[in-house]
Amino acid sequence: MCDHAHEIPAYDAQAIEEKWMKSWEEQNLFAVDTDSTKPKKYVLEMFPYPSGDLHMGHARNYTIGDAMARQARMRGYDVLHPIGFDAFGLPAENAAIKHNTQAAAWTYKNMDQALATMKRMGFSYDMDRLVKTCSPDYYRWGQWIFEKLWERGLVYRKKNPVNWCPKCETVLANEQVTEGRCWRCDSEVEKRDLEQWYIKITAYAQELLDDLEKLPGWPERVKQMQANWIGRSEGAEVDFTLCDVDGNPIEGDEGKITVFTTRADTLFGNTFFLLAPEYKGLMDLVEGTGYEAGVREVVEGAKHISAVERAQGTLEKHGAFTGRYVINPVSGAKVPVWVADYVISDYGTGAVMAVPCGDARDFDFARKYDLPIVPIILSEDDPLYEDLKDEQGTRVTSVDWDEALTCEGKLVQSGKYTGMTGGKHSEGEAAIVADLEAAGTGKRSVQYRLRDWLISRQRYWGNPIPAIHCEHCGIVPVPADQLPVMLPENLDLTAGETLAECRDFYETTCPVCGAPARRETDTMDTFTCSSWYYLRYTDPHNTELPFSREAANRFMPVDNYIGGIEHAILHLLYSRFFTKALRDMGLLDVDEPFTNLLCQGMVKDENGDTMSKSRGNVVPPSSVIEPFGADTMRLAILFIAPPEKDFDWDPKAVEGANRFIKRAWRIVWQLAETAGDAASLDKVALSKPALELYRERHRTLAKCTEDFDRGQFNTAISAMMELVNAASAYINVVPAAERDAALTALVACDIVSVLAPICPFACEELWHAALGREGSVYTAPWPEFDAAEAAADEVEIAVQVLGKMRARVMVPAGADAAVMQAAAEAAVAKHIEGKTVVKAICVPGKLVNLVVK
RNA sequence: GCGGGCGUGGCGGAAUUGGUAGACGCGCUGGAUUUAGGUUCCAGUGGGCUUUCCCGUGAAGGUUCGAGUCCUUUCGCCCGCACCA
Repeated sequence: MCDHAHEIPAYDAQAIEEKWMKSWEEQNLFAVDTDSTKPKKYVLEMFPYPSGDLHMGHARNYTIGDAMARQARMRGYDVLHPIGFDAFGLPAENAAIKHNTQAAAWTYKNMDQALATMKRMGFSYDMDRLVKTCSPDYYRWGQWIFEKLWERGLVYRKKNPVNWCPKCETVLANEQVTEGRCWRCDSEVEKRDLEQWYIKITAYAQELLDDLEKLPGWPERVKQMQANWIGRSEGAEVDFTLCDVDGNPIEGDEGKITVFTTRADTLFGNTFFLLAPEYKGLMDLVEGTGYEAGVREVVEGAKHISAVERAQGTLEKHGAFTGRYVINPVSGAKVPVWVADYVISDYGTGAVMAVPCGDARDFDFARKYDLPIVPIILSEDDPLYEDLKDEQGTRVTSVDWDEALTCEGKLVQSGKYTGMTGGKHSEGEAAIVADLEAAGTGKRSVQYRLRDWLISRQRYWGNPIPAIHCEHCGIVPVPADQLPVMLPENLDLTAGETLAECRDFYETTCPVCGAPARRETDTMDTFTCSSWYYLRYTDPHNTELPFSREAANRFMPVDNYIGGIEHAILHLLYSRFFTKALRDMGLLDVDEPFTNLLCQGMVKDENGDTMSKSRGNVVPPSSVIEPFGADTMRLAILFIAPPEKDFDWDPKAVEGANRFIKRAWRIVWQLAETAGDAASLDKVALSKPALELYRERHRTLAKCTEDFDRGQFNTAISAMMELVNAASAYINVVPAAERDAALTALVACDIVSVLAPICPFACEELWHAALGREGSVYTAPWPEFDAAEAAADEVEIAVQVLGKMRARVMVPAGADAAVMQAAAEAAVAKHIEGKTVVKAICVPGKLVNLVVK
């Protein structure tokens, strides 16, 4: 038992945390120093939606960011670490109706509650930069940016089949539909043909894809997900010529139907031609013919396929012959035109050349409707190959296969291309595309799966789209000097009132001609608000612009961005697009907003289940803060697992964290008792145990610092524990009177400093009370260390014989290979007895491996 | 189907470039302090005939003086996208 325990003040987390919470706020300690000449570091956590109080996921997210921010401050950076709220959104409307209040009131109340919890957790935010997206100061600039995009042709309106969520009563963007269901409420989405507002994100598809390579600090899987979502395909557009009802080709543009294909090499295998049910002009082809009824049936049937069924991928294919034919521009074949419900209308051209021999879907369709299957790519060991390799054999137009052949091989039955290799980017493909281009019937083309971003929402609690519908002038933007279009905060949602029914809102005059006009009553997708908030933080009070170029350039890009994987596509893709678009408007000079991305894992309950209100298994942060304090909460969260991994909540781990803080607290106080002037440390005069502690201090500090840089808090904390253990061992073996005053001062300061980013309250208290320092520990520098100082005079090396561990032996530090080998051979004498050492591999300071015969 | 990731003690997890597997913590066992519980401190804790011997990183091969780490095959689990021509 330690000899001075009675003198050490108890660790009273609640009192300490209350005290420093107030003090930091009064000092405004975490404000950015705008005059600083220090290098900047921008640490950002994804801002929350204020749906109530913070949960464990938030606590984890912000603790990670806060530890990074506090440590960066101590390492000498000018740190921008702001917070705000993604405050618009549908849950506020639903809650307002449920609680008979207003969306604004509910939102503001929740934000206040969340802010109180953030303060209680000790997060070091620059509160002067607080951003709330529902504030007119903020959304004004969202409208301004919208109009700038509009000016540049990046905003447009289009009537199109769109995703409609019947529960949320609004349309959704493609990114907001998962397996046919609404991302927010999980309802099955419906297709509706509506005129809506779009942002032309596809204009940036290629750059969004290419620049993923500029993001080595992003998780590979997130980049992969974005690349898949953008979905670039290289291929060719090929023009087919439609025949009239009598089978005569229709010359000119009238008769041209273009398809996109990645497999131009398979054009000779094309035995039928498909149009999507939504293909424009489809019904004109069959109107008044005997095929009209059959086609109409497929078109109507397709409307009833839900996106959920589609997502299952097991749908039976339906189709109908249109009675028409097209001429294949390469083979010259006349092939029948069908409508098929597996053709997607908004990818490529909505028309497809079917190649049943090599495409599983076309194969299924051909089997079902008894259409010919012409083999055109065969491997050379295929029984058919000999017959078909030189165009001499009998033409084969049907096969007995059970499924399409997707193997590599050579082209057969392909005219002059026969014998070339087939496949994507193959010899055959290149030759055919070259000939198409020469003939003017085709060209190279690239398609993306990425669709334009549908941003209008038929909802109230959002940023109003700043547009006016005038009978005479069409749709015109609200003049910039009239922004923002203010969102009324007094709608009676309980009575079902919407913006479209709010006369005070929508009645206006046309800014061009002055005639009475109607204001647009759709609001913007909330993801538009979150696509640029990180820029507003750099200049939050600007009344002339969303942010100044100087401020943005000073802090951007965000160095460390921390948030959940659920935004891998949505928010992160939209934000990348906004950054690029704003760059092209000359508003800032970076290409990418977030240099390093950390996707933190989820916090599950003790059984590994997701915490949710409906399950009733939510562990609120208060359940830890109240008994143990915020420092324990923070330490437990960071120590239990690496930040990017999911972890199951474990009350025992919380107790362990609390135990460590108390232990560190006690050790620091004990060290402080004998602490003198750390600067007077004389390494030569240190006793053996003191020297050991001294070395351990350099070793653990090096490890800890490196782990902070890697964002590996769990191992950084392990290193801190080792340092505390080393200090404890020193105290246990050396009586107080004999302890080195400089060393104890140094190590006490070390422990407090390295733990400070993680347990800020306890460390700030120790800094003042135990160490007697003036000023905050966060204005003090990070401890200096030298990994070379950790080296002992002697090191233990491993001795292996033929790769098997046989002994461990001490050798002088820096011993050369000969010395190491001699020591090793002596240590394993009995294992090498009677054998010859033919080779010795010596890894300095680590091991010797003896190869014997 | 396509793409990505992961398999290490009773548990969470270490091992940064191939070089002493299991750091650190939880739990457990024993001891000290204590009236007791709690706290704290000390020691131990991968498995195996308990003895300096063998086996051990999902499984099987391979490369290497040496493999948790690299290669091939395979099994199991997780995530993302999905009728994208």
